[in-house]
Amino acid sequence: MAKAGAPSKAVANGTGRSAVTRRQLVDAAIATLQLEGYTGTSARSIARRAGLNQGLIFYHFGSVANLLLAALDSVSQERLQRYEAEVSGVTNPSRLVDAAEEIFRNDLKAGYVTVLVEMIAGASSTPGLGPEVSARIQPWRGFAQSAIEAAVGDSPLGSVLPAKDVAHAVVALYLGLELLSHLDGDPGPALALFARAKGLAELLEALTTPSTPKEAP
Amino acid sequence: MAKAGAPSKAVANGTGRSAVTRRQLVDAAIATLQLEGYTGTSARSIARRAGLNQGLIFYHFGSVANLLLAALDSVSQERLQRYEAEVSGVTNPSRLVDAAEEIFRNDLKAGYVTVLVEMIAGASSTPGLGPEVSARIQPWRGFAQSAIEAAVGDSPLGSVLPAKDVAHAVVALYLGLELLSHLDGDPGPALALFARAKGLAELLEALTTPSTPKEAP
DNA sequence: GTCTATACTTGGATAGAC
DNA sequence: GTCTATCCAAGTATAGAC
Repeated sequence: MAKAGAPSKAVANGTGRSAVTRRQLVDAAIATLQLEGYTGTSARSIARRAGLNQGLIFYHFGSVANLLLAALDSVSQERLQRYEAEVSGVTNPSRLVDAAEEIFRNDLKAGYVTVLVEMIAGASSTPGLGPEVSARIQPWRGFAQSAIEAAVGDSPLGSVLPAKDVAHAVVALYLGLELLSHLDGDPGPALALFARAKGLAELLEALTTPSTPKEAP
Repeated sequence: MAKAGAPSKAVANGTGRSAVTRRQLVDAAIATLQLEGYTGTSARSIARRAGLNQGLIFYHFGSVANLLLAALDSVSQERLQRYEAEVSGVTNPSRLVDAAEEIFRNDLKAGYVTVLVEMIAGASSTPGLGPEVSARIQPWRGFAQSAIEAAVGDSPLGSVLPAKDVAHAVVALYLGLELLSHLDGDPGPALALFARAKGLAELLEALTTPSTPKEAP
């Protein structure tokens, strides 16, 4: 039925020529978003970085916006997968704060969140992009909510501060801290905050499990 | 010494022709940033909205980036002045949360923070813009810190959570919530958060002033 | 001093070559 | 199916008109 050589429909991976070109364009798009911001990310700047003709973007992705969404998907999937493994098994607040700090440091160094932040900001300019980006943030809200529920358990805190609301705040705070750290070129204030959160989490643990005081040395 | 008709050096206000044109361009720049985002904000799009020739931007401001910084200054000064009046005299946490929510609602409706967020995001693309934007956020950190110190006083909470660190978090959270509210076109989750914060603040007040329990009805 | 017409550069998208 | 050469719109900036 299919002609010999007809490309598989597989979008993510593959070894065919098309797949290789697509991968190169996606990688170049990620790097360009990180280094030049949304406004500096054009078909030409991406193609230049990839060493390819800019027309290929329109052949393989239809538009620059579509390529950027593919880039966001690529980064998002990779991160979500890794981080879910990292926080699985975390069942107390202070270790969750540790994990969160580790994630923040890693994201900042690798520039992962920059891609997301630039896309969010760019959504104001590119018609139709908003809902697409919004949908790609949804999994992160769910991830944060699950992690918080697992770490806090069913303590009374959950009733005054529902995990769902806190998860929204955490995602927002995370984006804001990244925004400011990147702008100032100084992650110091953000990292100081994680230290404070750690202290607070330990205090919380001491309060919620008063029947298990510190072991004697 | 000066020729008759030599324009005053006053940048902010004035009734001369130059001042009027500048004002129109600043206002159009604000509106364009809000409605079309950083990428959609070009000399042409601003001038079109103002009904002026785009060359005027370069005559009066030297570059598009300079006009955008003037727009940011205009919005920032107006907001800071108004909000400082609003929180002056607030000396307890729950009323500070009320004020913060009012500010958030107002900002969201008027699109004030959008201007700032777009400029932050755009700073990645435009060389030299980062430090300028960063400097214009500084007053807001100070504003938040003062408000928190005034509301929390010298309670023991201040030692585990210093006002300076909290202020940084508040600014970041504020930007993040604005980012998400705007993206989703739904301020619901953010507003729900203010309600939770209010509950928490009231709880805090009850704990820190246990000698003054609720009056009997 | 103020503004407009024009020059030149970069961007998105496609018709047509391989 | 894959890619390149080319088209036209939109961007910044300025030389010159008023």
